[in-house]
This record gives sequence, structure tokens and C-alpha cells, in this order.
Amino acid sequence: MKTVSAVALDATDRKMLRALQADGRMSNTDLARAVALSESASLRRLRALETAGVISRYAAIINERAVGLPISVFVTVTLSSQAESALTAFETAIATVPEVVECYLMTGGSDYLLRLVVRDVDDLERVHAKALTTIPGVTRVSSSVAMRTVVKRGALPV
Amino acid sequence: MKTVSAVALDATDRKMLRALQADGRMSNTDLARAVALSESASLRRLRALETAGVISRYAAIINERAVGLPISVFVTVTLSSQAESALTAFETAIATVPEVVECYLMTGGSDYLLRLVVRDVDDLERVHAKALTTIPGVTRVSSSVAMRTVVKRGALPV
DNA sequence: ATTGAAAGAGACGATGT
DNA sequence: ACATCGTCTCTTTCAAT
Repeated sequence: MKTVSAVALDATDRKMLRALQADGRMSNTDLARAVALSESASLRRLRALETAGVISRYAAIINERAVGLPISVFVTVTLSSQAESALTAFETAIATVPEVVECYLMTGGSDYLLRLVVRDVDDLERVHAKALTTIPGVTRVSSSVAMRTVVKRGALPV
Repeated sequence: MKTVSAVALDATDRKMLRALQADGRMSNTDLARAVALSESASLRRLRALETAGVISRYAAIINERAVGLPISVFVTVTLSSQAESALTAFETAIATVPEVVECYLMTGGSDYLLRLVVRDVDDLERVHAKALTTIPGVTRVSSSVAMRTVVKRGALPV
């Protein structure tokens, strides 16, 4: 696992990142125009941002409702042990559950916060029973369902 | 606001969505090869997915640490009124706070769950004081900080 | 209705000035 | 920063299944 430390970004870099968060398939020609640089200078900066790991990847953003996964559920998981080995074991296990789209280790103990996307409540129950409670060391699992997504994957304020 | 209802997807569509979530800048030539179609058939399907709103956009995925926003904070906000007008007012106000990258209305009351990205704890305090508690109708605000992100913006299980 | 092949236009990447 | 040039990619058209 490579840790990426903070990188110095100037105003032009930030403009590029904002443009590419809004349209990740923008051509370099358009990007250069958007940040008022020549195409070669724009491409050089873009490659530098990619190489430095500032841009980790490009992705198509999928409409969750359109693909039949309209329900987001936030799940809090407590482990019985907070030893690093127990945390790693949990994280390895949870990475194999496709419905888990986000997973954070929270401060103050051994609590994880997960976001799942599911088809319906039966699907939630299935994932809960088959994938979450069966992981060794999982002590408590509590879920709350999102009714409405107000901001979905907003861009970072760069 | 346009609501996108679920769309029928076949196995090839799903393969395309998986490929494009992993690499949103993949060329149509490569995409066609990945799903075993001709370029023209691949491109036609891709445009259909875009037009139907299954793919909402393409985005560069930014490394939060690399741009100096290493801290994710989950904030629960309770409103004093659960009237639809109060909810809408809150959602309009929260949309103007750049640090808020996700916002969900949770079932069972008038609680919102937000994810903020901030530079450090001073930055969190500033956003908390200047942007969150000043929104009319906000009654309770409680924060918890993520120590570690295990799965960052995982792909949807399509 | 969906696919495949082909051809022109445009973008990309590399190089040199 | 600009110009150039070969290559790759996108897009449309048309025929086939």
C-alpha cells in the first residue's frame, strides 16, 4: 500500500482538478482551453497529477437507482477486539462484500461505519445475515437507512 | 429534478459498467474488446447508457490526502422541524458548503448524515461554526471523525 | 432490432524548434 | 509555447444477420 502525502498545487492545478471532477472524459484540448494553457503544457501538468497520485483514477459514475440499487444503508459494526490483527481481518473480509461501497474506521474504539447499496430490504437482510454477522469478531451491527440522497458523491473542494 | 427509474440491463451492459467504473477513460476500442463487441455496437450501447442516465457522468477520482484534505468527518444534523419546507431549506443551504461531499436524509425523523472532508481539526471547527450551526432550524450537530478509510468510493455491484 | 465493417474527421503523443 | 506528423480513437454510414 502506497501512502501519498500532500502535494503542492497551484491555482492552475486546482482548476484542472475541478474541471476533471466535473467531466473526467474531457479532452486535453478542452482542458487546455478551460485552464488557459497550451495543449502541451496542459498535458504535461495532467500527466504529472496522475503520476503523483493526485488523480488516482477515472471512473464512470453510475446512477444507483437506474441499476436497481436504490437503497443506501449505513451500518455501524463493533468488533470484540481492537487489536490491529483483528482490524485487518475485518477489513479483509469486508472488502469481499460487493454491496459495501464505503468503509471507515472511526476514532474512539473499534467501530466501523459502512455504506451499503442494496436492491430492497430483503437484500439488506440477506447481506446482513450472510455477510456481516458471519465475520469473526463482529459483536454489534446496527443499520440505518437513507431515505434520500441530497448530495451524491460531490466533488472535493480543491 | 429528473427521477431516473430502473433500466433493464443485460450481461453485456453490466460488463461495460464494471469496466467503466474501473477506468472511466477507457477508449471505446478497448471497451469493445473487453465486452467482445464491435466498436460500433459498443459505442451505441455506451451512448444508450449515457442517454438513459445509467451513467450520470465521468469523473476524475482525487486522492483526498494528496490534495491536503485527509480527514473525513461524519456529522449528524437534527432539525427542529420535519416539514418538507424545512428539509428543502436545509438541503439548499448545505449544498453551498463545499466541504460537504455527501448528504443523506435518514429514515425515522429529521436527521441528516453528512460526510465532510477537511484539512485538519481547525478546519473542522471553522466549518462547524460558520457553516453548519448557522443554518436556520438546525438543532443538534454531532461529529465523529474517521481514522482510516478502508474502501474509498467502491464500485457499485452491477 | 442489433450487429459489423469501413472511411473521414478529429484528438493524441512524440519530437524538434 | 508552437508546429508537425504518424497513430489511435471517435463517429457516421451502410450493409448483413
